[in-house]
Amino acid sequence: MDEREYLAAYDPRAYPAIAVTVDVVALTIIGGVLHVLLVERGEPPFLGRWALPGGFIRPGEDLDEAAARELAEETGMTDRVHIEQLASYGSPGRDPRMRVVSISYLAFAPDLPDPQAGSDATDAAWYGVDRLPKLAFDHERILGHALERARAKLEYTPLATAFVGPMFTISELRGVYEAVWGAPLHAGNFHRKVLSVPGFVESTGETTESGGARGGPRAKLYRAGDARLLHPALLRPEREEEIR
Amino acid sequence: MDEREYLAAYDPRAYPAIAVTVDVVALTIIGGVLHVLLVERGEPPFLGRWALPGGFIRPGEDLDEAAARELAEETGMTDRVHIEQLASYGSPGRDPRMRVVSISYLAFAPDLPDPQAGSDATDAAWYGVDRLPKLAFDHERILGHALERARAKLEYTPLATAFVGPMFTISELRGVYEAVWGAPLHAGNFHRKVLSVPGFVESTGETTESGGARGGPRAKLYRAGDARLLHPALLRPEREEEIR
DNA sequence: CTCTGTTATTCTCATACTGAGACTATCTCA
DNA sequence: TGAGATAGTCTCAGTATGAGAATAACAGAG
Repeated sequence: MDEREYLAAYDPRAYPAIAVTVDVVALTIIGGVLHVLLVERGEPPFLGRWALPGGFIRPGEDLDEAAARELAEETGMTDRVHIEQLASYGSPGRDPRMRVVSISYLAFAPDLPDPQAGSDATDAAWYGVDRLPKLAFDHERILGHALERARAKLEYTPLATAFVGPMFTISELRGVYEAVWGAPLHAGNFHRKVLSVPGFVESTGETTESGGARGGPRAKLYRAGDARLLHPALLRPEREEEIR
Repeated sequence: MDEREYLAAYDPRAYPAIAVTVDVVALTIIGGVLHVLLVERGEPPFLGRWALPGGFIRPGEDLDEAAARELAEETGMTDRVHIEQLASYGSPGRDPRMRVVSISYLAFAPDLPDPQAGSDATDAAWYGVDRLPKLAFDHERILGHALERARAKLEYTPLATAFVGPMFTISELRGVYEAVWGAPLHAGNFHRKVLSVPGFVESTGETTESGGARGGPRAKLYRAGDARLLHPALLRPEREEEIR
């Protein structure tokens, strides 16, 4: 065993090949509902099954670059996309072909360009997170982790502004929180909170052209502020069940 | 390019081999100061330089298992060690030998078994986080991320209890926070807070055998409670600089 | 044994933050 | 023109936090 360790340290190529992939959990909001980008696999394994977009990293390519490339291949989006690393998954057997270590990424997009199927997918679509098909590999687990991370990040970072355009109303911002957290928020308290957190949003002095679709006065327009962290944080409503 | 993608999807072995390693940031508290476990490299590259303990994953071994194994090889610790995945690093060139993707892990240990040098290290030691030597690879960056994660985790999880024994006093717990955060805390307020957060600690009914080394009454002993999250969180003192 | 310095624990008090509810003005749509 | 919805403010009570202080128990020096 020591001999084996010794050899392995010098020449990891003595071990069976390992593939490294990135999988992207791309989130956007459509019609007030959180949606995730999925692709339909065009080849085995899991042919025809929906999966997170992703693929092998290329030589000379950083992990973040690979994730951005994979996302761009399916959506064409490169600008205005926030992307960050999530976690890695490497259980033996998670891919039946060979040992695959996958690094998951979380991406947030403000608008919703119609997705395009990439080279190894037959279709691509946005799915509401409450109406998901069965996913390939361990992608359901990855997606679950990604959603929890996204929900937590909204609490203490201004990430929600990445889901809306460069100018937005407080209500639009509240819509983001409600979509990601899946629960309605108190409009008045949310308004007070957003304006009281230093650097979260800053006023543009402008207002919307007209009132909301279903009535109401014109709303003031804001842009993202310069805060990197929200302090004090904007916490989710009580979630007793997750504490114990 | 499309042809290349196609081939790559079918046979990633067509690409140059990639090695996958785990690197462990093991933290403990010695004399009230946060320490990290480092090993002195016994082989190139970076021969003689200090580095985070780590190594290549083995066939059939899950990532978490690999991290636990690497930690155990250097410390002999297996019980009472909290270990969790942190982030992955895969920049081309971060290891001069070949393409290496490294998955970092964070580990917390309550006591401090004297470290043992593993097979590919000539020495191993606990270093105070304020007195670090120059590290190999991009391990300084990894360590920086790990420390920030550890500091953040203390805020909203009962992780601090992983640094102390099965029974502990509130002051010992405060010592953990002060060591990790690197700042003194208000004893009275800390005490009130710890007892008011549901499920953080629970009373054992016992007290210490004697007072503290420098005087003071016997302290009540507590054990970790059943909370997985601290609510409301125990926040760090203001850190204005990190917000913007 | 007594005195001094430390520490554990509890309190007070002022301030900040939060949830719930209400009120007013403005706008869309029927 | 009226009904319904929304933006933006306010009030009020309850909770949480920071700072400081008070009390009591204990170790160690003399």
